Amino acid sequence: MGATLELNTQTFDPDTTLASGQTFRIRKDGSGVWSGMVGGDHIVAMRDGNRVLWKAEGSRDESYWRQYLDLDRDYAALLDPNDPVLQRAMSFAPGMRVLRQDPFEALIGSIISANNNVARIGKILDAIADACGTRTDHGSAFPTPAQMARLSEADFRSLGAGYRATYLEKSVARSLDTDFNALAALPYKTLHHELLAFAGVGPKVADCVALFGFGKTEAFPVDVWMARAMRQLYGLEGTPTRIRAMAEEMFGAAAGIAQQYLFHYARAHLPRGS
DNA sequence: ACCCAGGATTAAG
DNA sequence: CTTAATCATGGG
Repeated sequence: MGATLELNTQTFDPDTTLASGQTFRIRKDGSGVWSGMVGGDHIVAMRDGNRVLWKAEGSRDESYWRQYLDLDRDYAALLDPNDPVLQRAMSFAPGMRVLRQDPFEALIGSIISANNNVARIGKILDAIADACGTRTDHGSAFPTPAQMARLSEADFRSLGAGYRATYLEKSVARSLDTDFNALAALPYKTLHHELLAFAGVGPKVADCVALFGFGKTEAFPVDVWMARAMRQLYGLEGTPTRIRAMAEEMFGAAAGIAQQYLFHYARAHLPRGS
């Protein structure tokens, strides 16, 4: 089927969206063109001035990609216009979207992301897809739970997953018995609790899966960068759990959107050591 | 050689 | 409920 979306950098900026640590199998080549696999579909994103072209080949149609890029949500209307920190973070990355990805793919990617860097996360995910995913003309589709279940802990380890290989094997096995559509129907709090039952999924990873895989905008993943951002930009103190609770009161149902803009702003402006 | 990377798990206080 | 040690691997 496939689809082509003609957008602009105000509604979708690939350079900020695709480089902001939400997804790991889409990369920019030497000429500035983004390409990669999303599920079993191959996508290309090109920018010419303020015009953006999103081209997808595969089974997903235009309505799927509109949801994937979260195009029908007005971020400015959801976030406090009187919060100067938030407004600064938003104007720093206009057109950055919070992606709505496949739940299982987001789960696996988020498990691998723990104590890891973006480049290596993508490399491991590609290796897993090449090892058990369906081959296409442009790359390997991300595997289904059943396909991934054919790999052992030793396989995951040899593919570079390191100590996360144990988590992957257990969480894939649990995924075989999981109805992801049923999980999607749960409210955020309940979903977060259910996700913690997967191996390798702690509070932060559960929030990533809830936000990027299930579209729960109340989720507020707190990693080292978000702890840094909330401390230096808002003067907050305390543990990640405490910071997450305060963010819930500050940003409400749009916490996840705020988180993505603050995360991106912090990585670009705040020093790594503090 | 040392440190870090979108942390989670386990054991112990 | 809180804190420290440990967990592979590649790149700076």
